[in-house]
Amino acid sequence: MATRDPWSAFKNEAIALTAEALHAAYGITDTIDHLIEEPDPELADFAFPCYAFSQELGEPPHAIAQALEEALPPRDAVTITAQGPYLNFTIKPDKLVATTLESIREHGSTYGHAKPTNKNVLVEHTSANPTGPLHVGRARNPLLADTLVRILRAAGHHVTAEYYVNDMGRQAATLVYGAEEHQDALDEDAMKEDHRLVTAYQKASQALEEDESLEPQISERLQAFEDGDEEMALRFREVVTRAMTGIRATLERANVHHDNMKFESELVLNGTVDDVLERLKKLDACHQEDDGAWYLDMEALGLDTEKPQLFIARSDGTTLYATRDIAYHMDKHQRADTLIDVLGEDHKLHAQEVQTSMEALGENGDIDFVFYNFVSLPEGSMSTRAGRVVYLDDLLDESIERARQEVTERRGDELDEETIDRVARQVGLGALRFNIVSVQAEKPIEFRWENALNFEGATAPFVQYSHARTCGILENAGHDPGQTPQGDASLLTEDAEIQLARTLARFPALVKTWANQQKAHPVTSYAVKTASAFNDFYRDCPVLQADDETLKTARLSLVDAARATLANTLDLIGIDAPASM
RNA sequence: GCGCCUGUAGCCCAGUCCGGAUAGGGCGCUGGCCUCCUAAGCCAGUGGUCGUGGGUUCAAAUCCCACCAGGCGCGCCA
Repeated sequence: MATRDPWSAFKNEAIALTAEALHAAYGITDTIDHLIEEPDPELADFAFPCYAFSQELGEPPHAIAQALEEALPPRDAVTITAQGPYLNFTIKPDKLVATTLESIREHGSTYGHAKPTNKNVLVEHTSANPTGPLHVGRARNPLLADTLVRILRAAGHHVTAEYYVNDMGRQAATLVYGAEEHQDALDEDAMKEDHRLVTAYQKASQALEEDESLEPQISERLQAFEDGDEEMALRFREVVTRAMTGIRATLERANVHHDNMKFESELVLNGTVDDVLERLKKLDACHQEDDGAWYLDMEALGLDTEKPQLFIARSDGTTLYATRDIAYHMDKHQRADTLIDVLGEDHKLHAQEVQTSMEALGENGDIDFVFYNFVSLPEGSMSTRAGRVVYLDDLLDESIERARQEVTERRGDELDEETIDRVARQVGLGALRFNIVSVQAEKPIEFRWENALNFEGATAPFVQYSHARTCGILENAGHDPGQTPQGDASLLTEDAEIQLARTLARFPALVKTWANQQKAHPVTSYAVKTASAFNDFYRDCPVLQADDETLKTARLSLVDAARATLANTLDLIGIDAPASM
């Protein structure tokens, strides 16, 4: 049984050797795991900087490094050398290549995936109000989160991706009011329900803003719904479901999947929210206004805030987002070990309030948040009302269209219509997803078509193209992917071959790191590095025209390993790995 | 005003959590590479006061403080 994680196996060896040397040379038994670095591959694979013990031992770091080197007898798997103040470990190329190829050969499409952990993770993401189509400002949420979900699954966790459907707040009521009373404003030309409804929603919002006497249209609907009026519940459900059908279709196009749709109203109608509300009211920090509205004193609960009053019930008795969200998170805690919420940074305060309130109730307030900044347009932040908005549907259309032009230009005379269509979809969506996830969540993104739909340089098409090259070589050699004969790894001694194997070897360890950090963006950097390493190999090492058959077979093994790793990496980003493009 | 986030070459972005060996890519620009496994590729060159100023440290893009600039939040909205 080959290791699933070649890199960690070698790293553990470097850690053990360093500990052994410290003990042998100085009698030090400290844990030094966290001190082991992974420097520039030109220098070494692992390094132990000796500054840390310099003062304690009264010796200069380079002398310590020297002493540590001398304390260790030569090893089979790694070369150990003192270089200045560092004790460096370099995996012997033959071991590195052989171990890595064996691991990938054995695990194939699950290379990079860890053993199941039995940990249940619930990732709530997107959860956009069903008042209209997803726009690009918010599209960062599903794209980022779907990659995070894929990474967490690869790390062995059992993950549920959930969409929390706001079907009963003020905005939902406004949507229902719009759909029922402003039917003339429905966009009858629109192809999808979310696009049809949004115009009526906008009209309704505008009408409510201009005419205060319309307010009962909203409050009566909300009250009836919360009071358990079944006819009203059906009216809400019908409209919200229509909008959600459109939103879900968009997400599916973007290759984003939710395992569960949780309707907010469910927890209200089955009494859960009421129970929570009653418990909150019993808190010492809970007070009632003269008109009947209830609020929590957040300062009294220990939150240092400029907004001490967190309202949990309106004067008419209906509940608020915060109240329902507290109930929802309690519900989620019963269903999973770890909760992750992917939210826009505008929800930061709300998140704190929910956690503080849950803890005030003596409930588990552990929630991991991934906050992302917004995608804005050069002319400002997106606003549906101001018409300053790019819908995700339009962005998807445009990206596929531009990709189609690109494929046609490059290979129009070689490929048939069907293939061009396939590649356009793979490349268009790939470029888009890759571009959005490649940036750290907390950084703002200014949306520009030319960046989002770039097909050259550090982009998805670059990675996809490298993958297609691997497939092309295998096909020309007459092998199906994953079916190359085992080659003699010891023949792979060129720099480009070793560097490629080294890059492939890191993948499983990196997946674990990304999952632990709950970060999605580093996977794109890795994808580019891996593709580059393959391209260097492609440039320097002919495969089909290799000097002899045994070398050719060995190289084919490496090509197949690169193929599998590139495909698995792209899969984490939710991008297709085309066999040709 | 208070709180949180961001500030790395003309442009976009890694690296920052856990301080260490010359700050990495990409785009752009200049020049070169298709009788050779897909040129969405490759090679060479160009370009950086890591927002500013202090501090901690043997060592700071990374930690601390102040300031500047941009974003977000401070609803009986979600």
